[in-house]
Amino acid sequence: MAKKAPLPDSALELVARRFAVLAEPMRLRLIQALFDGEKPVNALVEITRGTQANISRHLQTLTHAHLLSRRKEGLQVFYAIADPTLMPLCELVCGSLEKQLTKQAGVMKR
Amino acid sequence: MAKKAPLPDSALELVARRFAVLAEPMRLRLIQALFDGEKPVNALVEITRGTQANISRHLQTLTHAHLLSRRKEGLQVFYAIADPTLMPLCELVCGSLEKQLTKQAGVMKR
DNA sequence: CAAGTATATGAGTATATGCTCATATAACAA
DNA sequence: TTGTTATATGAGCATATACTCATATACTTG
Repeated sequence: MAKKAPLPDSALELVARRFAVLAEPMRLRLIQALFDGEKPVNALVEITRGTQANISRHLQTLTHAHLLSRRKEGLQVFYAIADPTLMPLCELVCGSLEKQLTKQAGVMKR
Repeated sequence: MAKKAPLPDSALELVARRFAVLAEPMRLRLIQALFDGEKPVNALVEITRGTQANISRHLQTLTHAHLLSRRKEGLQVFYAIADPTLMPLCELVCGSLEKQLTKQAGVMKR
């Protein structure tokens, strides 16, 4: 059994870029809203209480990263989750953070 | 069955922060090197071909995020993976990216 | 104690990116 | 065509952070 070869720098940059796209609270809010199903921009603006311009930019970022899909219907544009790993990814991180916070809370007891 | 309540902003900021910590190629290199087992700083400097100062800062960032553990032994400081979700997290992202690239490659064929 | 080695950190710079405001584009309606 | 609505985008500003150089700290040895 050989050791696994390290990923080349170009691959690491792609991975880093993926993480960077997910590293904004507002984008996480959008993703979370879309876990609930496809929604038009105006609904997302309302749910996240962001400005239309800002939401539009974030949606573009997520779409370019192939995390969301985009569908035009008349005047509206509907976005939806396009990457099936988003949900497990978020759950993994949330689980890790919960465990950390639980452990830290334990320090205060006894 | 009620819909899941959205995470509060404070939680989303924690999640975003976690992703941000992982959004640097150099930090990913360090993590990858440590998947191989605990290592001292000088070994990590050599493996990643970074400067000592920069590596030290990145290790600090990862440790403060509770992703790495730190152990002093004489003059050396050994770092190791402390968060068991790191490996599956990276595998999830790599898998997603591979699938995306494969799909894009398919566009060129036929 | 002084000297040497491994690691950490203060200061400064450069770059990236999130945000806002204003405006542009696109699709539809009258 | 003109007007209206939904979304996208150009420009500019403010902030965060990755990097380097120099230096400080911590530990060991003589």
